[in-house]
Amino acid sequence: MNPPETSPEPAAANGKSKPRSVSIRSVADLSGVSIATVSRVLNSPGLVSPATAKKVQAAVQELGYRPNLFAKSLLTKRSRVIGVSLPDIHGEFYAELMHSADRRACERGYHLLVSSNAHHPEEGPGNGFALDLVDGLIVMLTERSRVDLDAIAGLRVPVAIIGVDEAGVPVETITCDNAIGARRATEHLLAGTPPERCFFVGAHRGNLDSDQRAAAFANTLRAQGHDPADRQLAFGEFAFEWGWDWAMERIAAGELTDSAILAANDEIAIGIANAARERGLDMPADLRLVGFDDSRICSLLRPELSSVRVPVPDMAREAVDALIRRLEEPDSATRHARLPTSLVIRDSSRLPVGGGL
Amino acid sequence: MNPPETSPEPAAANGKSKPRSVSIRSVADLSGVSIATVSRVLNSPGLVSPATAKKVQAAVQELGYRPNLFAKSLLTKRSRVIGVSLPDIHGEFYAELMHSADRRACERGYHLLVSSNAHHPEEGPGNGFALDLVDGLIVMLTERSRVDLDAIAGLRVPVAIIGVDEAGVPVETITCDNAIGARRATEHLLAGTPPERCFFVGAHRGNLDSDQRAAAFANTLRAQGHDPADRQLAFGEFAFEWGWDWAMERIAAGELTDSAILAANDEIAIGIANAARERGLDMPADLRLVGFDDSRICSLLRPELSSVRVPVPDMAREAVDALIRRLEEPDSATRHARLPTSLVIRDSSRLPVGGGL
DNA sequence: CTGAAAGCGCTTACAG
DNA sequence: CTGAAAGCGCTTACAG
Repeated sequence: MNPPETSPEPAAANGKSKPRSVSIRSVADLSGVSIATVSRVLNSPGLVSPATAKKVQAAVQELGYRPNLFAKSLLTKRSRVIGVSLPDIHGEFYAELMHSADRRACERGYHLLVSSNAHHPEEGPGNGFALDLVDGLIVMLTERSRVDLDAIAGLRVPVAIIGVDEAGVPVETITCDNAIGARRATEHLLAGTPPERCFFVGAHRGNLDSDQRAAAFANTLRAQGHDPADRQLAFGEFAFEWGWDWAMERIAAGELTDSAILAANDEIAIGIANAARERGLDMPADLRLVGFDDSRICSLLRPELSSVRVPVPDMAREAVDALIRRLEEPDSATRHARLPTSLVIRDSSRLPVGGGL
Repeated sequence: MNPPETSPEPAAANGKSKPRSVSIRSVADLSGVSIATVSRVLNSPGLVSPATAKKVQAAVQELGYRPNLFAKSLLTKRSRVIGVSLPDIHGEFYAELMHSADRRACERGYHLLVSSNAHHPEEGPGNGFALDLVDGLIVMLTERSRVDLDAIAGLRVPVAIIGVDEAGVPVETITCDNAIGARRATEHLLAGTPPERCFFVGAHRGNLDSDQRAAAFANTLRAQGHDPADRQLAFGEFAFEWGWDWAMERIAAGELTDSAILAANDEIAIGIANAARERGLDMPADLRLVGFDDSRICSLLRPELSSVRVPVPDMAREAVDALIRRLEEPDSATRHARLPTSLVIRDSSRLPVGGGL
């Protein structure tokens, strides 16, 4: 006779013999109005008399009622869930992006569904599942690939793309200014090192960020009257090992003394730095080095690593806002945000005070 | 007359004048059966004659039909969405955990909803939203707090907890074996350093991981007949700066020469390492150091940092499996998984070959 | 093996 | 300002 469980919170299953699923019906009964009125109190309070509203709200409180989202979404065709599809990106990158997107989505009353394979419907049984649940999609792209863009165009939901901003992409895009960041870094290197001893160490060709950074590096050298030789730009991958291998080879060839290097990301830069240390080259005296991303690790290294800051949290925030704008104001103009990067100079590339030594 | 858009894929909006929302009705009409039969073909193929099934499947293909998940979930009360609630954890940690959980969820046909504030309903308008959408929750806890556990108990959905495994928690738990990892690390330090010159540098008291690691450190010293002095265990936070400050102070006091230190995580260890370098202490000759987590950065540092590996991806995977088990076999026994840690010895703590120097 | 029907829990014109 | 009714797109007994 005595139910064994005693529920501490007033909201939940107090008294009633059916402990779960308090529905709009229960609220309507308890407050003596129709379910339509309950719905109005919750969704369009302006349409209801204050007295009625009060009664209903009391009932909602007492029962701990919360509307069934599936029923609601079935009617409204809106779930307030945003899908996020990310490529295999570096840990810190991923975390910063998700954290910031999550915070923003929460602020705006949305939730984030992670779906690394949303636009690869062939993978796994999850299979496009997300697409039916989601109001829109944030997709991060890192490769120059029409395939991805076409797949996205084929989707039936609004999309915001992080990482690509090419002509003819009629969706919201959020990018960072790789060109300016790489130019500033290159100018900084050129301020203390002759152009023919400057190098760029990139990821594989086809990676959008790496390619843009490489192009800006080359252009900045050209702007100073130096047409970079092939050997001054190298392409591998976003990996410690690649930076290490490249540097070891060049050091063996005697090419890195009094040189300056821009790496396409911090991890490549760390590979280069460790190889240099291993071979007895001093930073910044013998070799000046700048990474890219300005990840947390930069200031933990010795010497601290100069880097170009990429505003990942801002980009994630912008992406959420852009997508929500598209959802809530479908007729607004499509925007293309390009967020600023900035050079952070630390010991690995610092010039001696007072100019030449 | 000619619709302007030409859709390349056969599935989508080909021909029909209403381009969106092909419903079960459309499929039923096209294949000449009832919607009930369409539903059966999709959900219980065994109940339908092969011939009928073939017709229906063809129609599904042709129309590119996908069931409306909201309608479906309204009936079945299942969304195949798992909520993930994480505290503010370190970047790499977060990324590894989410990546692994995402992969596993996808394999099993589930999706992940990130909701950093799922059990903090007071924060933001997103407000418990997730709870209505989600079949169950994976919650990671890092603090010793009844509040969190009670809040979780108050939830009406199945839960798997990462990080806590205390008596009386009647839910699935997934932890790692902090005690064994810390013991192995301490034994490794004791093998070359007298117990009174061994230190543990932890996070704040109350952090579950840090406290467990501290306790194991102290116990291991005791097991060798040395009762650790207060000064041998310090508590601050999981931060580079804390490690740096602690080390600077102790070095100034002359306490860290020929010492051995277990840090509660890698970041604290890096702070200690940098301070040691700054003050001219050599690792491992003057000071031997072991971190905790074995994050990626350990092998990028010079000297490489010894660390205790925490199997984060495995834990995430286990959590997903545990939760799904709870969802799909509600009567199965509640399990408490404790995953093994392991000591990874690198240069920062290595003993000279052949024993004593 | 298949269909007609009820109903999941809500929202929203439509009348009052 | 409020209620009765239709219906969102599906699943599942219930009869055949």
